[in-house]
Amino acid sequence: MTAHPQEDHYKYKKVISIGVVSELTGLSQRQIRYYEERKLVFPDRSKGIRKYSFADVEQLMKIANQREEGVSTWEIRQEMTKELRERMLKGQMNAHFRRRS
Amino acid sequence: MTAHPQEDHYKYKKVISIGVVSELTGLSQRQIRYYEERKLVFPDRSKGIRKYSFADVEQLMKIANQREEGVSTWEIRQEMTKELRERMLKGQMNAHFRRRS
DNA sequence: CGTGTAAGGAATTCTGACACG
DNA sequence: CGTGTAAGGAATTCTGACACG
Repeated sequence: MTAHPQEDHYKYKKVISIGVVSELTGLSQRQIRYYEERKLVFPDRSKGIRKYSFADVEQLMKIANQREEGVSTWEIRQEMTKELRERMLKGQMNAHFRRRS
Repeated sequence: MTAHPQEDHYKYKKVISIGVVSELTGLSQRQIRYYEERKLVFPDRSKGIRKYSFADVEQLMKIANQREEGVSTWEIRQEMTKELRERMLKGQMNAHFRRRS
């Protein structure tokens, strides 16, 4: 469908293993796995091996900043779901008012 | 320097291991390593482990197409260096004529 | 020339647990 | 709660070589 059938979106393609993610983010593998346990990141799996996207890496860096400020994983999670709700609501609005101004 | 200090260029960051590259391109690991031997791709190394970028993946897909058409690795290499020469020449021209129209 | 494969070793990743606090 | 670490195992990757052609 797109002009570049291949490009898709490099940012969202889950291809990076945890060792590289650790280097890119400065977080330990333990931390990265723990944040997954707390449902803050959602890597894909290939035979048990986690694969992350650049978007995941960005997300993890945001989490690292929040954590440094003392924000708990639970609070970060709340913030995430809240933002998700807002975005979904906005989507509903768009669907409703589209082409009706 | 950029607005998004992090984003840099996902396309050029060497973070993908050969197994994933193999899946993305449909090439065998053997083929991918051989094309490196023939100087058609240049992965980074981390403790001996090859790391590729999305740009490398694109390059490999182009190579795969050429190969299917019967183009030899040597010919592909010639084409690459030729294109490189042209791009460098263009760079020289730009440097020379910049702000002189 | 281009690619498959078996071989042995090194580096990576995984999970569940114990530790500290 | 959040993170470190040692433990044992599974999956990945690496190189050099032999094979075929």
